Amino acid sequence: MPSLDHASALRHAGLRVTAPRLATLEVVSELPHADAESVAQAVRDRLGTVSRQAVYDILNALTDAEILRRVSVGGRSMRYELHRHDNHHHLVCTECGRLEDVPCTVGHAPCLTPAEDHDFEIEVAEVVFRGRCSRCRETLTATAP
Amino acid sequence: MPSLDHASALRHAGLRVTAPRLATLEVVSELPHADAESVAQAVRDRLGTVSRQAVYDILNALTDAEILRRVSVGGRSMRYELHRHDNHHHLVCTECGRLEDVPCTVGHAPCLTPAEDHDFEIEVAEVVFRGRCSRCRETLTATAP
DNA sequence: CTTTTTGCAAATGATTTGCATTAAC
DNA sequence: GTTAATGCAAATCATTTGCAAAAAG
Repeated sequence: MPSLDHASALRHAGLRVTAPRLATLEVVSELPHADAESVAQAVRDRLGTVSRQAVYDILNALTDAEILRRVSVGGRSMRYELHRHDNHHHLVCTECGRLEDVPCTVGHAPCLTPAEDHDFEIEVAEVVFRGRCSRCRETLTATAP
Repeated sequence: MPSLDHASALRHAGLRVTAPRLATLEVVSELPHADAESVAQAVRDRLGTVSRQAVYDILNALTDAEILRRVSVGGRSMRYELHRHDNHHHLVCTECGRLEDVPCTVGHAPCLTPAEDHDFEIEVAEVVFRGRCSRCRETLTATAP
């Protein structure tokens, strides 16, 4: 019963427990890296009518509460995933847009200490690796030899 | 005379040398990390009327030619900088949006070798450090002690 | 002169805003 | 009963598209 965990996460953050929020959390758990519109669709599949704006509001509220994490992979739309505090990064396929998680770079978060910090108080480091996934490499070599 | 260098960069890439393109290159040199609309404004300041679409087209063409680099720092709009082949990264202020360059993380590009590559053929690693710049830290402690 | 660039206008897609209604607490 | 969440409609912002006119080579 994942909804119980989700409900308590919401309550713990001082947020009200509503069906659209629980559904959003379930959807994001099951489809990590979905964009807002995909989340909205999947939420509607479960609950019937849920407005796009409600979903945006939910995603924002949950992101602010650090229940979700917004990840910007370069495309126009933001993607969402559960906020685990594991400082993982992302691998993005430059052809098909496939997005996968990678554990933090070299074990002990070296990405958190840049050579120069320009007097910034650094909170997080986000790393995006771009390349071509195996599937796209195969398709390309198969169709254009 | 920076326009001479820009002109040859364009020619070298097989692109025609036009006033809007030269102006765009000058603008991006002087205002690194500007977004498309800021570039368009600055180009218009130099040349008079230049359409927004022309600027988008120029930015795309120059990015494809690897004369410019598009950097996605998480906001809605893309930023542009001259494409130097130095694999540097970015520091973004979470409050004011200030954006600065940082030389590649720990010297020898460790960011190019993730712990797991999920069978991706990795081409680049982009690192975005988020935090608060000194200016914002000062303002905050001064106004909200 | 041929092809690439630019201007113009309008479309698209993601996200936000404002306000009335509804549901959680 | 209050206050926070949602629905609805319309706005905004970044970016793209399609086609005709202008300019570069």
